[in-house]
Amino acid sequence: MDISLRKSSLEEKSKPSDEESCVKVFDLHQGLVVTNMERPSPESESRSSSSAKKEQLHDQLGSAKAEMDEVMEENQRLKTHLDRILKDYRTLQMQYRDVEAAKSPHQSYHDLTAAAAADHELIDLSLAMCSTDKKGESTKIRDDKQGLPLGLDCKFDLPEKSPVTINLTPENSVEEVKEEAGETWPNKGVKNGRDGGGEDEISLQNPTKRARVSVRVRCDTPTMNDGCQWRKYGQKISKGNPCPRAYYRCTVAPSCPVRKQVQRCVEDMSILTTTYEGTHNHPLPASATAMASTTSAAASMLMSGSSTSGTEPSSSSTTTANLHGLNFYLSDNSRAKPAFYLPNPSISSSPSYPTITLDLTSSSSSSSSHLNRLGSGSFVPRYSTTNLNFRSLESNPLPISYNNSMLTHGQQSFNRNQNVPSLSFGSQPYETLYQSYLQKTQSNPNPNQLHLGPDTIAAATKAITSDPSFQNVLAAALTSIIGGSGGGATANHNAVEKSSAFPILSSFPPASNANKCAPSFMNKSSSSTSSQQPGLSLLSPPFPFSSSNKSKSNSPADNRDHV
DNA sequence: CGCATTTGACCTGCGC
DNA sequence: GCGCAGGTCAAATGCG
Repeated sequence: MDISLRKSSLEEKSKPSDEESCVKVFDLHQGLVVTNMERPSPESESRSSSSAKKEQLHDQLGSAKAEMDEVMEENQRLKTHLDRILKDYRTLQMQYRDVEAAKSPHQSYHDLTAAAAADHELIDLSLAMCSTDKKGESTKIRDDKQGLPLGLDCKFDLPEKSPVTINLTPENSVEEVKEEAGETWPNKGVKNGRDGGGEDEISLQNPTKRARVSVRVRCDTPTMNDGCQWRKYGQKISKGNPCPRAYYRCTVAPSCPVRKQVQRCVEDMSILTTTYEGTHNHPLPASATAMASTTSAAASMLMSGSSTSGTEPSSSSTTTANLHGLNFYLSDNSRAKPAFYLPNPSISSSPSYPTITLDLTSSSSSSSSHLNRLGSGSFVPRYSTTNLNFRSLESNPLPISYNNSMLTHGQQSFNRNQNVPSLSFGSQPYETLYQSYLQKTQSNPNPNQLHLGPDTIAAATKAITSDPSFQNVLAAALTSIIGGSGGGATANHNAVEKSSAFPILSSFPPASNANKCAPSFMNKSSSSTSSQQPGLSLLSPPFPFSSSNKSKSNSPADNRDHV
């Protein structure tokens, strides 16, 4: 992994003082090749100075080689580690299935998951293998009924090749396929007689659950950058929130089904809630990719939660788990009305879809406040909703896909002035990782030369151990780097392409204007509307956030959500 | 003039 | 069956 990352570093180090005297070529696969191109000294160059130089070069070569070996060893270790993790995961998965089979001899695992999905049963994902977060305990509010401890979400299959495959119920499978095909998101039946598009018809015919991902961000600006281009097509005042809800549609591709809703939180106007739905059927800008990965992971968790196991119907339940610092909050109220907390009731007022909420606003307290409000009955969605609380240092959300985004955006520079949310990776908070990254990049001007230290790796390992999505992200990243040919642009490209293997659902809109809210990792480069990378082939949805508070308060420009 | 936003009307699903 | 609420459409409007 580090080979490509460090390559340039080595080149740098070994650069001879006399640039013209020697050219070194590093070949990742064949080792180090040095071509000495010493120019014949015209006259006065003494033999002694020449040999001294040679000696110096030899030393440099030696150290470089040693470092290279070190790096290769490290790569090997990482590979091994990843393999082990995957292996463990599969083992756990098998064990779980065995347990399930033992419990219900007449029901297959598949049947169980399908039944669970049908009943919207509560599932205790018990991702708490990782209990490094103290909040884990406190957040585990109630796990009434038959929460079924799954350990790791069994819904995720770890395919040999494609990073993410979700073991969906028949229902969801269809849905996924549909999404991949780029069909419209909702099938809520919003179909006006005037324009009955084929998409809608199809959607209506398959009224299946479609995951939505909500992101709460503290943002003072009207919109939040998520990397995509959006066009506002409607605005409406929703019940329970004086702030109008704005409806946006992805305009990157004419047929893109992805849509988003943006609305301010009534309780805290500084909080912007964006809900994404659908999957992009076109390549995404790098910045959107990062967001997409995050939402994908979140959606994956959600979908897994709603369709995974559980054998006995429970009227309602709420489960929380700690995912290495992430407060994973899953609740289900499909039938009964128990309370159900949603950060922004109004936004999630469309209970027709399973919704997962990424709370990037701030404070661990937010999580507790959320929990405290459970039971208040403020909102009762029909499908399960999941909250992920990311402690954030400030207003910039930064998704799960931290590593991925770093890798993906190799060449682009992080905005180091941005505050970074504190998503925790194991015991290592997000900031730590970010700092680590900054240190690396600062010490080395080439962002591609990212080198994760042992601590970081350990933290990442923990993270991926507890969530298949993380595994996928990391796997993709590792694969892209290890397998890549190295080299900035190429490596970067590879990383992005690999990430296309990411799932399902993710949506992130981009941020075009620097002053718009956007995850820090997205603030890399400028604001170009055309930051789209032609080579990218991601089927991930967007995650935009833009909001128009009041019907007319915002100028059109403000509402424009260019990438 | 073209494009994006605004905004009222319309459609659909759901609960009573 | 009716009313409510969410979501979408499309004509009108505004801006660059």
